[in-house]
Amino acid sequence: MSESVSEQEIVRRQKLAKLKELGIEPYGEKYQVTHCATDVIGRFVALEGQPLLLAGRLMTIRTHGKASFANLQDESGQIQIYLRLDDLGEKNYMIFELLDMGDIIGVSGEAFRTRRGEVTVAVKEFRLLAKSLRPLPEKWHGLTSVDLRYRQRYLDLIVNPDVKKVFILRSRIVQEIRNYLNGLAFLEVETPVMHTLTGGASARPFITHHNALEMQLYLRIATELHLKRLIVGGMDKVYELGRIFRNEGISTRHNPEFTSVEIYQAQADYLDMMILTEELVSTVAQKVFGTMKLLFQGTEMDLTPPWPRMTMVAAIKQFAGIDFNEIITDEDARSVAVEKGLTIKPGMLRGEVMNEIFEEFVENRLFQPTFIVDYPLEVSPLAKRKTDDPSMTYRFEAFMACSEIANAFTELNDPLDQRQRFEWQMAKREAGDEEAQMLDEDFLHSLEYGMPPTGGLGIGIDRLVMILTDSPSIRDVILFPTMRPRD
RNA sequence: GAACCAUUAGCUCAGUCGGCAGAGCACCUGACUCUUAAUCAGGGUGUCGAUGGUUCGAGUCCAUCAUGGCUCACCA
Repeated sequence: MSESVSEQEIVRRQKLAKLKELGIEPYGEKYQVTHCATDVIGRFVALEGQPLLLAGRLMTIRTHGKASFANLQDESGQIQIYLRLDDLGEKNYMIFELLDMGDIIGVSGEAFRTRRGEVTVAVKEFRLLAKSLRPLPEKWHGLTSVDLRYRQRYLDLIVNPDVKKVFILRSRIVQEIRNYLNGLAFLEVETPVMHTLTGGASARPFITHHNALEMQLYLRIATELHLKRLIVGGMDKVYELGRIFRNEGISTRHNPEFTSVEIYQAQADYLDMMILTEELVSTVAQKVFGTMKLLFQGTEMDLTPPWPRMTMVAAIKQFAGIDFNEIITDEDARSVAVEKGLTIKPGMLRGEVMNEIFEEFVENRLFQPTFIVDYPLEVSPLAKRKTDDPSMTYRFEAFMACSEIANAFTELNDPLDQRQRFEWQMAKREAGDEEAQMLDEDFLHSLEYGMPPTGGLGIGIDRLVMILTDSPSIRDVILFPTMRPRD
């Protein structure tokens, strides 16, 4: 933010000084409001002629000599106010003339209808609650600079009313997710954000340092391993809704810190998690939007359960024309991928290649809610192997609007198998894969006491909110997205 | 991390072939007691993102850098 003061800011500071000279406190005490703007408009018939107290920000001012109209904006919306010299007296009217757009005032008066029919508050008294020293963005176009909108979200919220709607919806979506899970007797818990090692997902972490312990700490990239420890401890239905951090690029679908909800249920499997996913998402949509059919970027999406299920192998066969039932070796898999034009790292395993092909050719075809089930072992280090095919796992991901919104599996509860999977991950780490997971000895230790059969599910809240609110960028659903600081 | 686009007044944006820095809103001065993008009469308030270069002369052309957007890569 620049230190320089524009001419307009100088004028406002002069007005501030003048108000003080007149004995006006420019940053007043709280104003005891009785109504909000939309209240007065919506209940005009009942409220006409009643004393009303409102407070808000002056958004427009239209002076006509000895009378003025202005628009007052509070949290509910805007209402027109009308101030006359005859009603206010000369001194107060002069004080009003020292106000600017953006100032926050409290008004008391009565509602009436203008000749043009607009519900308006005829102000008898007003009080300055906060003087605004900077001009607001322009009133027709508002604030459109995407950069400034994110950096100065408060301005965005003041002048672009639709922005607030999205964040109200976000809040309600999160609230309904909690309601739904609490209703099923899931217990909301909080686990550490700072980890001594990273796991539960494949991602590079943020690193920080604890002075007293003189140790390196990582910001969590997932909540999974702690929640499963709770399952070991006998907390049979738990969830955590919170922020996780991944040290990766920024895009319209990625922010370095984002919100996930992870849900774990003992004596459940991935099939139960599938039902939970479709019921949760469709119920939330029904409660928040009153429908399970939503538009996303112009196309209708039907969230009504049950959602279609398709194995990854079948999906690849359908959309990429490759039949992985006939591809046995890693080498064959790699050459098929190369034929399809993919760049494949040397030494990639069959399952990893399969996942690459899926992401390249299938993901962007999954607009309607769809479950893709049975993921290869190689890309699922925490999921249980299928008994009839140990190269695959009991895992699914849910897709909506061509975006992955949920990832779930029957949790691997065999400590020996889990140790081996970690060892594979560590080998990948040593081979230079910074996203590979670290061996979590303490987690293995807990598994060795015995973890019941468990279903686990993770949902990306930001992605889900994006899709449900028809927002094209993740930054539209994060109040303060990560930005490089400006000098 | 790579390509492309953008950066000019408080905000939204024009700026032609390289020749005095522009508009609307906002702001300032004045008029106006039912306006609502109020109106009317005046007033331009600027480090043209930064630094170099080419040129008699650069907002404009070139190079580098910065920031943002977008597409891709990575990922969720």
